[in-house]
Amino acid sequence: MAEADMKMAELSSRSGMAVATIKFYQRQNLLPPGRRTGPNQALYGDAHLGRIRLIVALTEVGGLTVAAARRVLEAIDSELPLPETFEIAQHSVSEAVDPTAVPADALAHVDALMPGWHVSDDNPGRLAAAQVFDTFTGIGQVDAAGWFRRYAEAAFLAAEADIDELDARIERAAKAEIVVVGTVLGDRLFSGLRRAAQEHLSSLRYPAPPASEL
Amino acid sequence: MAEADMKMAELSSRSGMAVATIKFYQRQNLLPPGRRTGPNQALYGDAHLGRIRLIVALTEVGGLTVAAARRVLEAIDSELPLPETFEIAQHSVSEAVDPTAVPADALAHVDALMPGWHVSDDNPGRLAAAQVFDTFTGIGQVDAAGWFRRYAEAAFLAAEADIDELDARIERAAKAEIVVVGTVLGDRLFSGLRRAAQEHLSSLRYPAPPASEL
DNA sequence: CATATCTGATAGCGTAACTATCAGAGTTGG
DNA sequence: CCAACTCTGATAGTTACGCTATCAGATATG
Repeated sequence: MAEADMKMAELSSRSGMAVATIKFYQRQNLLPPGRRTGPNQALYGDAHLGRIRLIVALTEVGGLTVAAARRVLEAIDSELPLPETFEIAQHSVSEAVDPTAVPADALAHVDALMPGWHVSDDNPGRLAAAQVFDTFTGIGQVDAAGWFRRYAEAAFLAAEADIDELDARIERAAKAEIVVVGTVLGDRLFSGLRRAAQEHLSSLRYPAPPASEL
Repeated sequence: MAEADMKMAELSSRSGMAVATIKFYQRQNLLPPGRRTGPNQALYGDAHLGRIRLIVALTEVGGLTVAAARRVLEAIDSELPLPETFEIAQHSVSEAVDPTAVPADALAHVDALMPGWHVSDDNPGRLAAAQVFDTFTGIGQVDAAGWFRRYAEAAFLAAEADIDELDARIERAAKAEIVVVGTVLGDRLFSGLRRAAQEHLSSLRYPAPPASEL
């Protein structure tokens, strides 16, 4: 396993990605070129293998587009301060919400859910939450203020966990990677766990052994 | 506003969607046809307008594909019991995880996060969470058990809020709609609020007035 | 009655993410 | 040494998706 040089065929079989796909990632600047040993020969190392796994995590598990993955990987590689890396990761996990398309009252309602929070006006999450609020009320689900508030509490807990995990890393590279991976995969982790909890709780309240109507 | 019959042009301008797009939704069976008044004339009502808004909520805000939106809308329209509607909504919010691609030990770790929860083996959320766990450890972030546990707690809180909101509705149609909308938009709401909380908490711990390195 | 608008049907477009093919150079087992 | 295999970058093609443009004919309107 350790420090194995390999050629493209082995990199492909070990990563599970097709040769053509790996070359595509190279063209897209997601993956650095191999170490050249001739005009048309190159060797790859464990770093390439790990990088491909990271790309797969971001794209297939995290649902990022290739373009978003490139931005995020560039942020990891860079020497940017962590807050900037955080911001890039945040902006990449879902396309930006047009700020002018979000009504002010929706923003006000969302801001009321975050008392004392220090959040900038153009935080993409704030805008996205306000968009959801607006959509929700526009569909006619008007009396869900409690639902929003409880989501804000859950989100605060998760964000605390994120930051604690960040504090546990020492090196910048490790911090940057956990920022990115945690931001991208955290959404999916939460949504999976929420669905499991939904099944658990709904089975408690709606036992339904035969075909019931509730 | 109330009970207005309208033709396609007005339906288009009031919903903000292009005529061709609305017709596309009709062809895709997301939207029922209008009330015919002649061989090539039809009228639409407020129900159509609301339906278009729901489609937009599911696709643009919730990120569902047209095919997934169709399944979800069919579930709302049907007289299926609520648990089935829940299941369809859950399966539609992100494509299924191949159960054979998730290692048993990742499933075991995830199950340990949900002690006493009554969750079926093929719950898509359980599989997705296990996939995230596997990806996370595969990338080398091995000591994040606390992070996962705290996410499970946050997810439980959110799911409780979901179920309470469900209980607050009386009619099946209202329950079905909140199940679907809550499942689809809940993910996005949480992720937005989490990003806002991340900014708040990271600004507390990493004040960084000049360009710092942490 | 001239112009505008409606209808369903069909075909086309733009983006994204691969995937297939190619020609030429390098590697390898007998 | 050589035939078979594999590597390289470059380019073109494919598939899926979500619209979008166009058309011909019927209907509505001032």
